[in-house]
Amino acid sequence: MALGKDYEGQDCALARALELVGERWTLLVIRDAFYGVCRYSDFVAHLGIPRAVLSDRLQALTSAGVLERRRYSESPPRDEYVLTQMGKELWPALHALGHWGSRHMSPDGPSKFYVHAGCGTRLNAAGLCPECDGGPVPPEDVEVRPVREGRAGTRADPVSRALTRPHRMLRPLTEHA
Amino acid sequence: MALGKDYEGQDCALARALELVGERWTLLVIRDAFYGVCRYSDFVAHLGIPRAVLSDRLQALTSAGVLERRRYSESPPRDEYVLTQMGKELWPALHALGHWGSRHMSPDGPSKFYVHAGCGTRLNAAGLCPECDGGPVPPEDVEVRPVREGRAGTRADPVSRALTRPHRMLRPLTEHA
DNA sequence: GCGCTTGGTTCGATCACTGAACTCACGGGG
DNA sequence: CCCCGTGAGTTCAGTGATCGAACCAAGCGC
Repeated sequence: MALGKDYEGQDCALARALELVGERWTLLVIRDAFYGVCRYSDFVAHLGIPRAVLSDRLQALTSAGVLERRRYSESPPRDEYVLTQMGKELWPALHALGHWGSRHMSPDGPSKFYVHAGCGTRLNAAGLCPECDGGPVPPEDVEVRPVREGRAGTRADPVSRALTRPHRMLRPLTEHA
Repeated sequence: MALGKDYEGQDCALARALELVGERWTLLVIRDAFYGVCRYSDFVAHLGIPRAVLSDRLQALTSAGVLERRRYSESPPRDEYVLTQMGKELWPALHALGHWGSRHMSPDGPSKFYVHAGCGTRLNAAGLCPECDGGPVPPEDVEVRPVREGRAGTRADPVSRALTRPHRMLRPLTEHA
């Protein structure tokens, strides 16, 4: 989103946040990271994002401290991108936006929903578990479930296929070969 | 953000939401609408947004049902833009993103904060009032307060000046002449 | 050596954003 | 009536971001 000048003069925390995560694709990259996507090729295949843009976003998010680049294989040298604590704290914002989108922008209803892994209860609008004391549910304890399990959509990439069954968030979706 | 194709193939509520509110400036326009900005010239002065972009965003948000265009004067013909119910439901997402920005992207701390107008308690991270039964606080019941009351920043437009004192959200900030 | 996979970079074409100027419809003062 | 000011836009040339496809390189497996 940064187009030359970035919202300069806006003395506002929202503007600061948008300078980093408000660019095209950035929030979808972060959402995929919550789903457990951590490899370059999986981002490309699942998002259909241009590779140059993905490189740019991963770099920006890494140097801002939202993602961390971690080497998981020396030979061949392979890195993965995982959310930092700062990145994980974006979960409430992501969930709120997604909830709004499913209420107002999804004519066929959502394709996935979120449950508290501890008790199996669906999260409410605020991202809280209505069963367990109503406290906030950290993303580690959230499970993503497809509305129609096993029914693949039109997409056939590894990430989309893995998401046709329930998956604990932040756990890697694809095994490192 | 819509650049030709809009995240096509992403069977995801978040992608749907971002196709509308993910474009540059859009969320800041909506934030200003929560603050009570409703006139074209006030948006321009407060955001520093190019007029062509503002026209485009107001049109898109209006036809999507997030804003409503309402005539408040017949002669001269003057319209104002106000949030619809659908628009007001973006408040949790906006608050969550702003909260994240103030925690991680604002070295000097936030310049404004939000309190529950009913009891004067500062809202917590989830946008709930910790005093009043912990339930969600609708934006109508939220007051924006500057951290240092009366201290204007570097900006001198009517909206910035009005926001140097506490203001109930969604109430018009400037009087129609 | 040869192909395959992963993780990128490069590049021309296209699209979006910017800033400044211009338009248009009123309303008021002289 | 003429001129100026205001609010709400539109137009337009210049610049920056994004797109998609091609290209590159390192390290296997055979």
